[in-house]
Amino acid sequence: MKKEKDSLKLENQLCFPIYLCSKEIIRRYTPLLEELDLTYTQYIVMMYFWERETSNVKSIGDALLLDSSTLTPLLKKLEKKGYVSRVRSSVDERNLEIVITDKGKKLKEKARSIPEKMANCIGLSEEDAITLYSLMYKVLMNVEKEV
Amino acid sequence: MKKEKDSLKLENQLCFPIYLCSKEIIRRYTPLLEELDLTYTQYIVMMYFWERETSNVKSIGDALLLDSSTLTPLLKKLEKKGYVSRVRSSVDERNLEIVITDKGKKLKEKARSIPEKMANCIGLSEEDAITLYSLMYKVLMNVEKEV
DNA sequence: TACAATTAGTTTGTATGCAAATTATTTTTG
DNA sequence: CAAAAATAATTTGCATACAAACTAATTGTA
Repeated sequence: MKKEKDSLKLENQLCFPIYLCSKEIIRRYTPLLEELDLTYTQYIVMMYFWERETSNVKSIGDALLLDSSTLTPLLKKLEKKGYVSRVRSSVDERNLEIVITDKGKKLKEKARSIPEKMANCIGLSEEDAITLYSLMYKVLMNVEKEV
Repeated sequence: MKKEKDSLKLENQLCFPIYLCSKEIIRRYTPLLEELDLTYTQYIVMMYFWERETSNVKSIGDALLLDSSTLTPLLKKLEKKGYVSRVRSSVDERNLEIVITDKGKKLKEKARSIPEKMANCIGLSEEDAITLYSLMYKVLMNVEKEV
């Protein structure tokens, strides 16, 4: 009478529901972000710039764990929308200086209502949310280790 | 002296670390899955088929929360690798019968070591893992609600 | 039973995502 | 100081993801 559980069963996976949550949450973000003419990834880049005026591709990638090859076209799109400007740095020509525009800064006001709406959508108690937050960063810390 | 925290700050986001975890975990899966000639999404589709012989595009999509337009090309790739077969159902010609092949079944043995390796990578205690698992499904339940 | 509505898959278009190769610039070093 | 190494960004190639439009088959119904 073996009761050994199958570690390859979908319902025994931990990563699978994390993957699902990420996807489904982003799916719920999408209609809210449409009003700002942003995708989810563009949104977190803008959040990054709502906290600092200027940056470059490398720094953004380090902060958001995005590859430069993802960021290059994304930043071009944000530039086309008028939310950031992209200028080659004169100090070090390898760097691209990305600067948030006034239009980009103003966008923050339009985003004000989003966090609460998403919190409702996710529907966790304050306590659960704190636990989850802490576990996520614990996992991140471990996963990023020993690469 | 306001101390109101900015709900649009990146560090106050709950979805952002979930998004990061999902991405980074999949990144750590990638080299392990390379030996099976699978991507992460292909891997969960194969896990699905390690639990049942036959299915169709719609059912897979419902179980894995994947759009049929994602699955169509993915299943063609799995067919090309010889892991599944795709045959139009004779009972209802709208359905595509996807059946796992012997080669696909055998693949499970090669996958045996993956869950433990990933568990080490994620590095949570048994207790934390259970908590996280439960929170993920709680979120999923809520996010899928009232769509 | 015609025909409208529904259902299952596919195709198309847009946007990530990342690895690997490439280009340009700067820094390090023999 | 010239060649090598390192760094930053871009380009290319491949694989998701999903919405919307489309095709084909089946079901519901007036």
